[in-house]
Amino acid sequence: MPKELEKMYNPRDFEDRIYQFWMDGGYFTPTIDKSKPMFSIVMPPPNITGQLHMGHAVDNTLQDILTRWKRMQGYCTLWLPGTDHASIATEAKIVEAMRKEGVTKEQLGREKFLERAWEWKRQYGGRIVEQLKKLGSSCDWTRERFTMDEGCSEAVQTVFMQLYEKGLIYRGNRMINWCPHCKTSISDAEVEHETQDGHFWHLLYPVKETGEMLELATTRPETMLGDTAVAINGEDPRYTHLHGCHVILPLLNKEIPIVCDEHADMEKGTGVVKITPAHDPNDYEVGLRHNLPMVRVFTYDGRMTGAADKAAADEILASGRAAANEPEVLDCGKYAGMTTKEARKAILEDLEAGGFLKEVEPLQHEVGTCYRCHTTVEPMVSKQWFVSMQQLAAPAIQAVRDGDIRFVPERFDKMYFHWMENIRDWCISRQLWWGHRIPAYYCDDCGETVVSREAPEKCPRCGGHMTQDPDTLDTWFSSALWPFSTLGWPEKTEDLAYFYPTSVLVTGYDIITFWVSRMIFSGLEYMGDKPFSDVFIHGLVRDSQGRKMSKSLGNGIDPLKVIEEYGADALRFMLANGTSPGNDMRYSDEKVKAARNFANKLWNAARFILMNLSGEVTKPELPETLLMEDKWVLSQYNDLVKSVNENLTKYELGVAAQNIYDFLWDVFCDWYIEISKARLQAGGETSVNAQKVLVYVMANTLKLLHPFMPFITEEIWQAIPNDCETIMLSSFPAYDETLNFAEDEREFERIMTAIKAIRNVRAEKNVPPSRKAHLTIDTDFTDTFEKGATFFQRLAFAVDVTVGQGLKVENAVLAVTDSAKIYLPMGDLIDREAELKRLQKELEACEKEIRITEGKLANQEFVSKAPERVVNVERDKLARAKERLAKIQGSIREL
RNA sequence: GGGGGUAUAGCUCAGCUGGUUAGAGCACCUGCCUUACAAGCAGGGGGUCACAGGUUCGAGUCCUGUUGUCCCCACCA
Repeated sequence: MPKELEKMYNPRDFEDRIYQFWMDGGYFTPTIDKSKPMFSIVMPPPNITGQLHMGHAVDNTLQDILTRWKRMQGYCTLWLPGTDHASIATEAKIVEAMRKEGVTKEQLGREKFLERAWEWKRQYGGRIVEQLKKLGSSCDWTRERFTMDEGCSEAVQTVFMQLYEKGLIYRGNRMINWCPHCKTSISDAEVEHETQDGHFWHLLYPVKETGEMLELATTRPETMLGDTAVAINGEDPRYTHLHGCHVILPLLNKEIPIVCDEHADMEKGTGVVKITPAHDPNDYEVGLRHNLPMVRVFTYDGRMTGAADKAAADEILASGRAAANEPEVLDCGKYAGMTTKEARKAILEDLEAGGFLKEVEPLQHEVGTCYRCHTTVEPMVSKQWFVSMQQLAAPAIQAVRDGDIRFVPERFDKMYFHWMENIRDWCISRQLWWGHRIPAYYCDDCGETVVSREAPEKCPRCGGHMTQDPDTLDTWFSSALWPFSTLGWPEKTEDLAYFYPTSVLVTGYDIITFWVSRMIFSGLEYMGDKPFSDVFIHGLVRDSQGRKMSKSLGNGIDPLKVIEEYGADALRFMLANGTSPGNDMRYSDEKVKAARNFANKLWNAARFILMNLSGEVTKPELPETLLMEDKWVLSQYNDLVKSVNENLTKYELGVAAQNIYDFLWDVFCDWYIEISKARLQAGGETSVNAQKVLVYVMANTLKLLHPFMPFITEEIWQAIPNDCETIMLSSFPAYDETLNFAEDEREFERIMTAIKAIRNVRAEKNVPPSRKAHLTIDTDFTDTFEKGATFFQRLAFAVDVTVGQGLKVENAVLAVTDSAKIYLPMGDLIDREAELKRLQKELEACEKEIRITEGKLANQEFVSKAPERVVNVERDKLARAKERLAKIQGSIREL
């Protein structure tokens, strides 16, 4: 490590080197120590298909801040990283790549396809991991996991079998969401609703018994071939004469019943609804209630069913192996093979020709789409595996209600409760190959189901051959186990015993339903304990115009490019500073630049200190004698420590970052460093003492900043006198009562106020800094001002300073504070009229303040009801204002 | 249809449990290359804290309503 800092702050010079230094030191890997408090985080695993985007950058920055902070506080700290196999996304990528080569999945076969997928994982799966390192993430890479590695797969199998044995996993025909593009079922959580322009087609179905035409409306006329009933509300007076009647389904000339069902809303439209049990979730329920046949008319790749589809289904139905609710399949005849879109057109034309189409009405409606490919999902009755949710949800709701698990910010528990309380059974089977294969086997002969880790040799019932279910599990099924599968479950490992439950989960609000809720019920069910105590939710990073960053818009900002240009520290600081939990933020180059400038400021402050060290300071340590300004800066620093710790505890990372920024820039650099210059130049003991304070405050503030900006703080730490091989393992500052110097702070602030007043007057008169003045300070605080006299030379452009009580200088510009009157004799600049005007203005401002304050204090209710502290502040303010008023009045008289 | 966020300076946002004259960065204006930093220093202008009520000694902050905006959830044919 270099002992000297380069002239320019250039993060590219050292960020990679420092990361390597940490890796070589093994600092990210905790040693389990039961005597220490524990802190653990499992990283939300990024998809192996992913490239680092801003979402990962915030998520991991926040986790790293918490991790580094706790580690420095002496916790045994684990941040466990890993990646997710992302079945749909990955499979889609590979299928797409194969399409370009002209190969389909089916042609390649399952085994070869999986080989290819694993090869793909080997090649690209590590990419995002490397990118996370660029960000400075202090994860324990020795514990890195993958959702499809051996251990995680073992956990998945175990859970599946346990739930099956408990009867909480079942297989059956249910209404599910089908994505015709991804060609798989998806869960309710994976459906996104989009508003689309559509139409309302008013159809006429003739009633068999009365010959009248019954009007009903639909947004999906192509489903009419699958209609098996028409529903009216039993209470509807318009249709009482139709109870028990039938309609003739147009085009098919098929007789279907009119049923009475609450689903038909009298208030809406004509109060008549067509019922397609196989292709609409509502109609499915109606179908069950009225025992209606289910007729499927769509294939799984989004076309109308034909003769072959019907034959295949009939065979299953005839075999006696069909499960309950097995739908029939219609041969759609002339429509067979058409896409649903083509079929809609053809069917509407035929309906119109037959006089069955009454009118067409434009309509905006919500359409469910696949969250991966945004294809409109097709509700279908299909045989799938489900997790029965009712029983699992109850304790998961309770844990949050009891405060055992806490959302930060709290408001997100509403979202969680709403989801959990209205949860439906979770469809977990996917018609994909890349993922955990379902450990279920079916007998080819008798249809017997066996769930087992090992493939059974033959059917336990009839001895027939058994075939494994071709489907895989929902990606989120394995993600749900992440907090404990990564720690070794189902084995009873030391890691699991020590690090579970984890301390906090850091994630965006967009996956609370997908992931957070499922980890909670999974943890409670399999571990018997919550997976984490706190859920720290952050917002999304939007572009500078507030739009969501997306591939299709092309407005995504590549964090790696930002790191390359400004450094990881700048990016991290930008992401943490000035943000509040759960709220979205906008990315802007200006903000990164501001953060980079801050880093540069710090860099230069460090360089300044280094170039002024005379060799006596070997570690951060305070001198025995502290001057007023030393106590002032230490007091301010101590307040900072308190605030940073408090805010980190509350997950107010943005406030903590802002506080450090303000202290370093405004307090340390702008005042303390400036003031120390005289002492440093003077040399001797006072210089060494100043060096000690500079090093002490710098070293400790670096520690406070380290979780936010790990690289620059380490680089500087290595260069200045320090007491630990890495800042990462140094101890995080804690509030120190002995550094509380309230009286000295007040004293020094008198000087600051005076300096500001002088600068003000000079700026107003446009006096260049090169023009120095002899200052005369009339004050009752002669001690204070004598101690601080030298400060005025550098900070207030004084040649020399005379301090005394009742001093007076003719022909001078005046700067007035509540504790001093300062004369700046600069003959030619004195314009009596202008001076008078300026002082008059100050007088008025001062009088106004006195009026307001006196008004407050005259209010009996205020004095009696407000806390004493608040009243005292007002009294103090009034006293100071009066002092200042007197001085201004005196000055005006002198003129 | 249900629920939630948010509204503060020209722009982007802080302002935690109510308590000085509402802050920061950027932008703008003025003056400075003051030997750490022009990625800097000093100073300045700019806000009826969306609107209307209410609670309180005191409201940007709490309550109610209105409006704008963003999001989540939902089976409306």
